[in-house]
Amino acid sequence: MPELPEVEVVRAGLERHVRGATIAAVEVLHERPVRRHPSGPTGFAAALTGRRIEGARRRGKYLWLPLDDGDAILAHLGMSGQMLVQPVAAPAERHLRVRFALTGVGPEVEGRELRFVDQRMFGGLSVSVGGADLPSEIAHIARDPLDPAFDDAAFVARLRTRTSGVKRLLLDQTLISGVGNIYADEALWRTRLHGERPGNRLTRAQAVELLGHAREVMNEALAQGGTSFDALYVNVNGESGYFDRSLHAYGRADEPCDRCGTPIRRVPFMNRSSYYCPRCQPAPRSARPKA
DNA sequence: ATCGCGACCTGGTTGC
DNA sequence: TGCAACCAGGTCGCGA
Repeated sequence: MPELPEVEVVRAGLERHVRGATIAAVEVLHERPVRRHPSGPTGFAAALTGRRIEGARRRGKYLWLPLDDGDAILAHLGMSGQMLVQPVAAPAERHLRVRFALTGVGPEVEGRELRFVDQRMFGGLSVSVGGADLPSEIAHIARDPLDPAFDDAAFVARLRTRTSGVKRLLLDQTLISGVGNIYADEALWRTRLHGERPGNRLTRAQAVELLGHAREVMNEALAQGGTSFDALYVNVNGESGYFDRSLHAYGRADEPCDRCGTPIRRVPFMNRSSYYCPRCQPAPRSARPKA
């Protein structure tokens, strides 16, 4: 599943391969991915045909392509979305949803098209009116920790006013964007914090350390993922290569903790799972079953 | 303002 | 063997 580092790799690939290209035609093969676009597939295609793509930007896991008229294509990859730059003649992918015919000069564009492929269709595309600089649809989303303008002190202060468990807060896009289930668990493991510890029970030092670890984990993943996808075939295939090697908690139920050897525990969390070391990351009193 | 939960999706895997 | 249940999980919208 694409997390922030993978989305950044996709953004960089799009910047390189479709910047400057003009959209000659749009074909929507499944209407669900454009469900957020008010005028549907027809309006989506009409709004984009003839527009030139000026670049590729990102906030958290959202991507957008600024256009020459001040609008933007806003995209989210969801859990299984891919943006592919493919030869026009390449056979359609099994889950091809939207196809953008491109025209332009240079080998990056010639004979190629942009494809949105998404198996589970949690992802989506829409046209953001006037959204070239920052789509209004995502203006409420906080900056992500890899953004140079991310305000560390403000994040720490807000985190420490909240009563929710700190894992839930890490996933709150209005506080910090780009952190998903995997990196939340990894950042908590590194900080030796249990995800159910309330935000307002963290010391300032703990909150600062947690943010630092979240940033660190994502930077490490970006460093590894960035080398393996440097191809014309802009790809995120669900496997960043980082997952298998460097995870200490996520997906490691019953395996020994890399620090203390205690089996990693898996518990249900918001219709998914949390993984943590019960010894390094003891549950707060409030989360322990009453005797 | 904040909190917490269910719905949305598909396909691979697990369990009976 | 067949089929149902489960699992992955980011975001949105809802009621409290």
